[in-house]
Amino acid sequence: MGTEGHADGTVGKALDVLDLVASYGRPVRFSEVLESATFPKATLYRFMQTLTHQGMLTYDADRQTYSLGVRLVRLAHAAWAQSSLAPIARPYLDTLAAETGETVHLAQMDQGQVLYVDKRNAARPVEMFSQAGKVGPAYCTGVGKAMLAFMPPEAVAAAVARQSFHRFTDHTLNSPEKLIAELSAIAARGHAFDREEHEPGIICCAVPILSKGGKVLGALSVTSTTSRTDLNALEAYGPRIKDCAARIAAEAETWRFPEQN
Amino acid sequence: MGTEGHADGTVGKALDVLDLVASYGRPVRFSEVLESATFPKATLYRFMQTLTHQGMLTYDADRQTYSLGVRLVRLAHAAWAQSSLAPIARPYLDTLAAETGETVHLAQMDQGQVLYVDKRNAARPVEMFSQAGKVGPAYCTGVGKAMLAFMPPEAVAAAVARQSFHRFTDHTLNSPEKLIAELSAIAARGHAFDREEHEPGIICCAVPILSKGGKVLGALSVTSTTSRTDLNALEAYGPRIKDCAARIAAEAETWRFPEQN
DNA sequence: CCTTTGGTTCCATTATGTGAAACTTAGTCT
DNA sequence: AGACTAAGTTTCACATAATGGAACCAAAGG
Repeated sequence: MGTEGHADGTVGKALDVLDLVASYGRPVRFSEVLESATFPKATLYRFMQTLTHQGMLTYDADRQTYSLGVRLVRLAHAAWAQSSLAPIARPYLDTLAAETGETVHLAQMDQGQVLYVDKRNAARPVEMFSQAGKVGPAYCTGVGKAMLAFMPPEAVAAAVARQSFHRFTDHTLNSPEKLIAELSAIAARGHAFDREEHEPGIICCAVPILSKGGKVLGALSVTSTTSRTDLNALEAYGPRIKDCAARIAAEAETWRFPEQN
Repeated sequence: MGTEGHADGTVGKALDVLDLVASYGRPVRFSEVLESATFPKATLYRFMQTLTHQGMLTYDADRQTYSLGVRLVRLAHAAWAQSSLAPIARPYLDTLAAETGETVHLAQMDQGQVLYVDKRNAARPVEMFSQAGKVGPAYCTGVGKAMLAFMPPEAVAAAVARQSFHRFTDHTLNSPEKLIAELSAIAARGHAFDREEHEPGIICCAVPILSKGGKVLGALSVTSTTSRTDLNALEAYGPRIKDCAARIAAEAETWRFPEQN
């Protein structure tokens, strides 16, 4: 999660600072940020002043720490409601979770990473920001591979270049070559598996959500554990998941003016 | 929701553009944004390019529309997890909701508005971004008044100046004077009521969450309907809510390094 | 009282953002 | 077709706004 290169323009740099603060996962001192930032002191200081003034950061005067501001939460609410598939997909996730009795994920691709946008869990029903908004690696998750398999070559290349290929388990695809090979199999088959590639004992079957024009909008997955079921059983859900994905895509296609509240 | 004046610096302007896009609540055309923006065409265009490139906006080439980008969702996840009271308050909300059987809200103040950060609803358990992240008026909600009553005078003045004082119901406090009067009563009493001031039939009892230094961190409320209960019954929960608020504040005080996941 | 560490302000230099206007589509009407 | 219009994109001389080294200030700590 360290950050990367191409900061274009002043706003780009300012947003990098936001990411930086976010990466700590806790309130941070100015000097801490300074260490991991590439900006000189005065410049960083000014950015953080501005961001604080704008409500993108919060400054705790007592502790002298900065955290991400609440304005982000407000904007994210709007983002979730308007830009993502989530509002459309909601009822489909509900039924899919109910029918399968398994955990269901809705994800989108963000900068080469998988971003979980919504989730249904039969066991523990209530999950909020603590779940939605999470990111995960693309190369070793079902949803990640499902999306990659249907993306245009140059986008795949860009995404692959961003993967760490860290070997989480014995089954992790730990090289671009292995991943690419798997992607074509997925493209042919229409759905992807996670064969305990990210966490031992966790398996899933994932399907991309494709627009009419073939563009990848997101992905849908049903997750379970090896102790409860196996890949064959999950694959049996495949058609059901694909159906959901198709319906969501169809609705997204005609979508224009979401209800206000 | 229109936006206000003082945009400082380039990043401030860029963020205004974000707000602008957010305010539509749906994907927007470039020309639409142009109309309601104060920037000249070329400038706005460049901003939207940059923001899109940065993942703060998403551009749908087919429809030629912009929406808020997923990067916001990721940042908000971090914001929620690190900066707000939410992670700490979670278990307390759970028990409070279970004990009372009513809806429980956790809110913070953001630019003179109430921002709901978390929620528990006995009846309909699953609510995600669609609820958390919502904003509401401060002058006619229990949590809003509870926070205002304990804020320093100049902050109150600034917040009051931002209130619309729209008369939602017959009980709405529709002037600064009435509000100010109510605030001192609340400060003396230690908790605030919503007497159907925002929505008919909806009542609540709210309590501020105060740091050791007396700073307002947020507010906690128990909400119900006139058909099910009344203010006296809600007030009986008062001590219970205050206890929760105190515990949350105490934990927030010592809080430094939240667990990673 | 002197030193160190962390935070804030100055200000000459220059890079960056600015925006009117020109240009390039992509529709629409006759 | 061709002529018109509206929406989106690029250009470029200009001025504003960001830059960052260095000086400054305030608290801790010795």
